[in-house]
Amino acid sequence: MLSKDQIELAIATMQEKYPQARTSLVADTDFHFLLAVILSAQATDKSVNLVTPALFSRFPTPNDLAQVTATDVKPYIKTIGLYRNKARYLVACAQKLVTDYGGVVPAQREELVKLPGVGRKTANVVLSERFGVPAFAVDTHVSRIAKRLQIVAADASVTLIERKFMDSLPPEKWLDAHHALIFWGRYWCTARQPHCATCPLLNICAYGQEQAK
DNA sequence: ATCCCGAGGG
DNA sequence: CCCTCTGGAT
Repeated sequence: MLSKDQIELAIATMQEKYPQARTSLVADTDFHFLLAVILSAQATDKSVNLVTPALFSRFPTPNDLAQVTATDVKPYIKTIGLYRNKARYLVACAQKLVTDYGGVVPAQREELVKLPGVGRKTANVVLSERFGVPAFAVDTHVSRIAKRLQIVAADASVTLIERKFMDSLPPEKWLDAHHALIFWGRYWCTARQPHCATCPLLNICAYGQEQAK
């Protein structure tokens, strides 16, 4: 297991390589950002950004989206994986925003996760990106890296990974660290064929040392 | 634990 | 061809 100092150092190394790391999702309002994050589940942000301009233009507000059915939304997101489920989530989410929240995206996790299609990861992204609320979103990249670096055990839960990073870093660094991990996972410590041979973290990474054999 | 699910990369 | 992508609901 890595020590707290080693975790901090690992994050700093990632930030050094990807200083520009930040969210790539394009959205002007809280509502549209929420939709984009829901759509980004098991999909690349690039594929999400490809469909959102037309989607957002057609449905500017929760009210606009609450009045249609999933069938009406499908054509807009057909090129994204899991589009049937996501079409349902988007409409149901907009309807709940209208009926329960006055059309305003709530800024509390316990409320966000009540929205259809919004789980802990999506809620944490919205909180940290849009509302400035300290939160640590754990996705497939963060999870993979945490396990490869043995920041947590291989069978660790998402919430344990989340707590481990939160305990290792001050709240004001959580969002930047999250972004650094995402970019690290996306471009360097990739799921397949990661760049272990030339990795600056090789000296503290059991996984990388195993790969080098 | 299982299903959903198109596009892009290797 | 196979794997992966800023997961969530059942």
